[in-house]
Amino acid sequence: MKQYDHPLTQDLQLSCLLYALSDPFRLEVVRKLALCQPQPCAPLQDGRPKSSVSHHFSVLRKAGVIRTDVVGVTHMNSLREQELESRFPGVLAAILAAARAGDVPA
Amino acid sequence: MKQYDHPLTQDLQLSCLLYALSDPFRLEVVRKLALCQPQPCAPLQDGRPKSSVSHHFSVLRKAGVIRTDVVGVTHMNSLREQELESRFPGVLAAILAAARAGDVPA
DNA sequence: CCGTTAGTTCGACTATAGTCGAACTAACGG
DNA sequence: CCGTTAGTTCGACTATAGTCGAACTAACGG
Repeated sequence: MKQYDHPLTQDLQLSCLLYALSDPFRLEVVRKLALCQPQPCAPLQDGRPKSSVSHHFSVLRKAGVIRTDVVGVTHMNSLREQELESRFPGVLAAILAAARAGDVPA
Repeated sequence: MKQYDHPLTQDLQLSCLLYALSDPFRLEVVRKLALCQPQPCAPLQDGRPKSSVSHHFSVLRKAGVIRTDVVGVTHMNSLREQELESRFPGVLAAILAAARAGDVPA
């Protein structure tokens, strides 16, 4: 059961975090993850091909935004909220709040 | 005395803001601007050619991060702090705090 | 074992962003 | 007016990011 490498909290870069969150699709993934964790990739695909989705999860993983745990055949993703909070206090929380507020209510 | 167009506060996009701040040079400019406003472009150039610097200021301007006022021959830049705070509460403040903390002390 | 599920990796393509020199521009100073 | 200052615009280049189909992989279910 191969697992993923995740960068150490102390090695996270603010600019990489902001970059990872600056893509609307990734921001949306993060917003949805915040509502329900952990969650596999599949329900977050939003109609995109798996290879694209996989790429975006990889960006989020490398920026330290999410952790991915392999559980059987599914890959469970969760936000590294506490770690991000300790490294960049308030940043993720404020961005999540703004993302929620900017939500277009259907 | 031609002035610049600045996007309206209500039209600002979170992803554009994060994108604008995800470039290390631009983040540095914003960090320095926060310490001393308003400020012309020149002291923030950091050895780069003027055309590159101008490009980055333009990105920050279009994302709504800075306002540029033409005063005589210099262009005075300031952060749109209150507007960003009302649109995306806490976001810029948290990012600035993290940027300050991440400063490499010389 | 074999099929299925869930996701990754590869490779080719496209589009966009950043870089920088050169020419330009707008306002001031004398 | 003419030079200077401060920055913009243009254009060409390079590099990187995102997209997606195709082939692959790892674990489970029966």
